[in-house]
Amino acid sequence: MQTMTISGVAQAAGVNVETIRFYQRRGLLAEPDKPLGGIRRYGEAEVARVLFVKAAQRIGFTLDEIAQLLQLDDGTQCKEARAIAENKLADVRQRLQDLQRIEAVLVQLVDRCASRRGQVNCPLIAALQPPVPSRTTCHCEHPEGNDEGCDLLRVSGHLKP
Amino acid sequence: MQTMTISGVAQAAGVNVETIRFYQRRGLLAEPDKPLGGIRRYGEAEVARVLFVKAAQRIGFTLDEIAQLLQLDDGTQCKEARAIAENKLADVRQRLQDLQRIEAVLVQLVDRCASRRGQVNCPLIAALQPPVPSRTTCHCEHPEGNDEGCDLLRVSGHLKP
DNA sequence: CTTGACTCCGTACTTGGGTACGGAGCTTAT
DNA sequence: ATAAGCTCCGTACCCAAGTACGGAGTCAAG
Repeated sequence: MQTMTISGVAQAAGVNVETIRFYQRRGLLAEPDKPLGGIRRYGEAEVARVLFVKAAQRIGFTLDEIAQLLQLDDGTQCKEARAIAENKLADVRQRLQDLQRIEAVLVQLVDRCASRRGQVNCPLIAALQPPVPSRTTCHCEHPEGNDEGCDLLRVSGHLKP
Repeated sequence: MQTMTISGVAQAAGVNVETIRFYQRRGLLAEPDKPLGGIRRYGEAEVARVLFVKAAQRIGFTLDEIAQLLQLDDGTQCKEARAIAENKLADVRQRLQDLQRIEAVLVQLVDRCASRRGQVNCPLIAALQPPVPSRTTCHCEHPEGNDEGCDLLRVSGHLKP
């Protein structure tokens, strides 16, 4: 079961050997105990764990947060686990919302950019204007007259402290 | 129109003065030219721009990427702009997918964690097992018999080079 | 016309997330 | 039994994104 060496894990997970060791220091990955004075062996579980870390990272979790997530596994009580998970969930949903708004704006941008003619500016320009005091600044002209666009700037202000 | 000093902008945008100056150095924010030997003045546009940067950052864009986004505004040709936007859009959609998967898993986790009885493990444990060779490892037992869960690890492997 | 608060600007430090390096110890192939 | 090519471990270095610092200039109030 525990057949790989550290470089096997690294390769399988697409990361540097040093990264594995770094994660071990950070407590994200256990060091399998080594046959006294010998060389540690690893299994698929380690690979999966590294992949998990990288995936979570790409989404914007920090290593500390990921460590928390991973502790849901490592012996934390279920109640506690649930609390952490609920926090993360709120977090994730916040990010989702923001991302969706960005997505919408980008879609508009691409669309409009493709089909516009004789218009003053790219929609993003408008999106970058000041938060519209009496709408003098938004140059987005929606063909269908709808007016909910230009909200790239309206992503939630919830900055982490 | 350009009424604030730098600290006004900082305060309005909820960041440090130094951050403003840092952004100026990085080209994310123009320095308004100063009345020879005097003090620069700023308007709402700058505040908006900073807020935009912070928002984009929270979502996982780097400052370099944000600079690109902002160049959609600053005189880049529309074609080019569109290309950038399309890239970002793909990017954003990737992130969205991953996030949605995470969300689903967390929801399950919270749900299950609340309602389970006599079960072996928290669902996350299962999610952390090796990529399921002949499903010996997934202990998620879905009451309704559906079996799509446990995919926290299946977030797309697309690691940025 | 000086004092206090602020700006400007350069340089240095910090933190997070790694990478690289180097000496010593295994292991395996020859 | 020795050389190649690992591992192990510590320490040092790197980059991104700030934050802090300090001297000099500016400006408004008293």
